[in-house]
Amino acid sequence: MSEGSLSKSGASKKREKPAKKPARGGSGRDRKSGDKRERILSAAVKVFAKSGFFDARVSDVAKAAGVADGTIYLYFTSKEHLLVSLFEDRVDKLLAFIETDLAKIGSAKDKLRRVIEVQLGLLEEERDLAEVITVIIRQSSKVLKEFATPKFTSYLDTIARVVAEGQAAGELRTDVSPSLVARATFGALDGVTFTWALGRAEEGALSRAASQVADILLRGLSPSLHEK
Amino acid sequence: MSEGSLSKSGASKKREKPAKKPARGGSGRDRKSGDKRERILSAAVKVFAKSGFFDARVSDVAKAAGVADGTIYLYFTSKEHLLVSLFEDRVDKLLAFIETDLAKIGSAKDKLRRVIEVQLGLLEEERDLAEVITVIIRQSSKVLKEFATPKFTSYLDTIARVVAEGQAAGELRTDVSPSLVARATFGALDGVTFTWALGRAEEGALSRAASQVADILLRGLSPSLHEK
Amino acid sequence: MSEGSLSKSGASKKREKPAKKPARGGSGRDRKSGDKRERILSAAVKVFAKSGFFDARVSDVAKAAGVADGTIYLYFTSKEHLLVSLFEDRVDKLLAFIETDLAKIGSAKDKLRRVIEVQLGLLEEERDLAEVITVIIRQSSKVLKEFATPKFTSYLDTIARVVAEGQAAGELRTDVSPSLVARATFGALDGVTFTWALGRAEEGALSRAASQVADILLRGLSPSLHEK
Amino acid sequence: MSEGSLSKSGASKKREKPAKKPARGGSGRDRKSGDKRERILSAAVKVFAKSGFFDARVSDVAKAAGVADGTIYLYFTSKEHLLVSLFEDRVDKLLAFIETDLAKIGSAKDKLRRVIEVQLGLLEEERDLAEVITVIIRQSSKVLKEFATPKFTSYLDTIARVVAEGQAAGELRTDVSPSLVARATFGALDGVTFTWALGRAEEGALSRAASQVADILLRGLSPSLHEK
DNA sequence: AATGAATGAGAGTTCATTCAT
DNA sequence: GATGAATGAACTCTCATTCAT
Repeated sequence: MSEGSLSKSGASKKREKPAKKPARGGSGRDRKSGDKRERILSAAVKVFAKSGFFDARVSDVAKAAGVADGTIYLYFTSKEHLLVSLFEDRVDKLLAFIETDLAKIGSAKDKLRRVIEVQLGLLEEERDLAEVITVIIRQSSKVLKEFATPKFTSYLDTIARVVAEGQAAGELRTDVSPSLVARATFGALDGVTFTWALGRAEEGALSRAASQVADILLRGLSPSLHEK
Repeated sequence: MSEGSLSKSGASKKREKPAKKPARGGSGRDRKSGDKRERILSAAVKVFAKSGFFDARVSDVAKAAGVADGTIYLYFTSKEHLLVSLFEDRVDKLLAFIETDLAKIGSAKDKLRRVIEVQLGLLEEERDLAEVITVIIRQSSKVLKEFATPKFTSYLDTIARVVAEGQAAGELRTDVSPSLVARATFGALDGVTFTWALGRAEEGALSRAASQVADILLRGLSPSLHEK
Repeated sequence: MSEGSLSKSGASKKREKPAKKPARGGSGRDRKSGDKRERILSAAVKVFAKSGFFDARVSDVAKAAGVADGTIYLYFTSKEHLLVSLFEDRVDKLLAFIETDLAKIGSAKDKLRRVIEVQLGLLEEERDLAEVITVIIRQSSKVLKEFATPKFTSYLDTIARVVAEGQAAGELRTDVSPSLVARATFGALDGVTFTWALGRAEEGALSRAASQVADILLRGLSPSLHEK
Repeated sequence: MSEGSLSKSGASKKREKPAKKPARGGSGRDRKSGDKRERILSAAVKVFAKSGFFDARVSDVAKAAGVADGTIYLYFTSKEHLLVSLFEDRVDKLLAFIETDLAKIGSAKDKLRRVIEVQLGLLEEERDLAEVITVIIRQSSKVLKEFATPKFTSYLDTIARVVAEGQAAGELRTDVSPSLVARATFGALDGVTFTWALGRAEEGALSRAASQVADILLRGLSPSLHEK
């Protein structure tokens, strides 16, 4: 699995207030390189994963990012907005990646297997992010209900659509609701990630899990013998 | 599904400080004075489900329970302990119920189906509790890691054991890890419950979902044709 | 001048949140006497007079009142509300006192003289309050515009009414606007109080000033000779 | 009333740090670059009048002046110094204007009338400045006590001197303290301006008020009949 | 001279918890 | 046991000021 990191990625799309984006010559990319926003987000993933959203103090994130407390508020309007932005920035990339990837694949079964591989594969590379996505995002009622749910719903819809296509093509059993399958599938992956992130988080465990989960799910979704 | 409510149940098992539970003779000029603890727990389920653990104020719980703020501290040592107790009181009952139930059932497949029916069935009856178990419990790092995880692990172990038995008996495919199956199963149920609790929570939806999830999972876990 | 203190007066009329009002037996009126609200208001007069509204910290008021910081928020919703309440509590009493007093007096000229004596006399007894009313109240735009101005306007109206009555009775010149006279009169008193409060605040200075100001004003408002 | 504007006037008298005031030859590719100081002061009058000294942010002033935040600190050492400078720049002009004007006038009565006309006339032309002088200047304890008071005192002294001269010349009654008359006079004008600035600020109202206030005051200060 | 991103001290406010009644 | 007023530690966020560019 080498889809590449979800963080430290290219240009940051949205920024609230500052137009900023300082010079950034070709020289020293090190000290004070300027990508404050990204540094803050990376720090936030670490700090939130460690302490949870509420127990994490904004000043902890600032310290981890190597900026002053107030600097965070130049890029994010509130602590909650920091969490939302984290989600936007990272989950959007995950979702975009998956959708692009699925377009290249023909069969619904292969698509489902790919969803499983990608979701688990990417999160295995970034354990802290996995914890943020599976645990932390549920901590702020506001973020969860107003922000995460819609985005999450659109992800579930993507999966449900694959299932429906597979049913139409005769690849998958038709006696189950695509939307329910999407929710159960996502939940299964989330459950596996969740216990992995909370536990010892063994190397390669998620990738190995991916193939077994896919095996079970695809057999479970295959048409019955006499349906064929 | 009529397993009975998870709340307002019999004796409270653990308590930290108070000797409490006053005389309760025939006298008691203040009837219903004894079930303060239960009233507080019920109120906490409601309030936590509505606001989340951190955004809920202890005084909100007190008001909902019809007791003074300080009274809560006669029964629980802290807000966090209130959450722990909730979990203990309600989840323990859920787990105990399931284990007892499973003992009456022969085949591993039937046991798995029963786990699914019970978990979804019970939570459907108490939406607030469902939200507490799927969402709120992840909000306190301390509760999650120190308390919920072990209990949760034992639940997963119960499921894993059923799977292992089924594999030994030739009922279930042997090329998947029982522990992984347990985690994915739980996750699938949690995912279904989670989206249900966050969404419109239609009447009967979880029960209907149970049978489909069971269908998929059991076919997915069935031995391959040439394995038989 | 012995109209009595404006502070430490009888029952507090309004209170926002707490029903409180503890026992208050006939015994020890000293330590922890319970009238927290009044103690906080008195402390606020002192602290605001000394430092100004913005430079005063809520914790300074708390310390001066001998209560915890948070206690202030049991009686007032915000620092600004504390200032508003001060104004309400003290200025209301001043205004009520003056209006009651005026009712007992016959001629408009005597009434005006009385307004001047009372306003300067009462404030002389409480220099800190004088400073709050002449200076501090202008410091919070919100308090000034939304709250003080209306109350202040009603005071000006009282004075203007006296002037109009005097004009109708032929006691006062009719070629000036009652409302303007009211504003100029109030301003003259405010100006005298203001410089007194900022300066050395000599004993008895305001009372002595009262008579001279009244002399000037009343001669200034007397009808011209051929008007009579 | 056409005494001329108090703002945008000639040379700035005091300045703390900067040598500033760059070359200003015929070249200057950045025309109007030199009046930054004045632009900042004008912006400050507007912003302070609108929000009050404390609620106004330095960055608001900067934005209104069309300069960067930091630029303000090239001309003023602090936010407080900005207020002081405003006062110095504007009030000094008012005082200088009045003193020059008074020199041309013979009788004390005419001088007093002129003071009233000028003070109200000038402020009517610049409502924001009126609000700054009547309200805002009282907001910073430091500015008020250390700076405004002395300057203010010298203004009061000017008026008191006129009164004393009038008393010596037999034009004005001698049974009142010149200093008290000065304070009451200023207060009356301040009170009228204050209510005007806070209220609807009708066109011409202050000028009309001036003549009535003068009428009252001068009759009030006239010698008694048998004093003559 | 001018900029404006960055700083970080400091304030108001909240709320879990205590304890005198 | 029950109460709820009181507590005060700890938090997020603001904004005057600085300084590298």
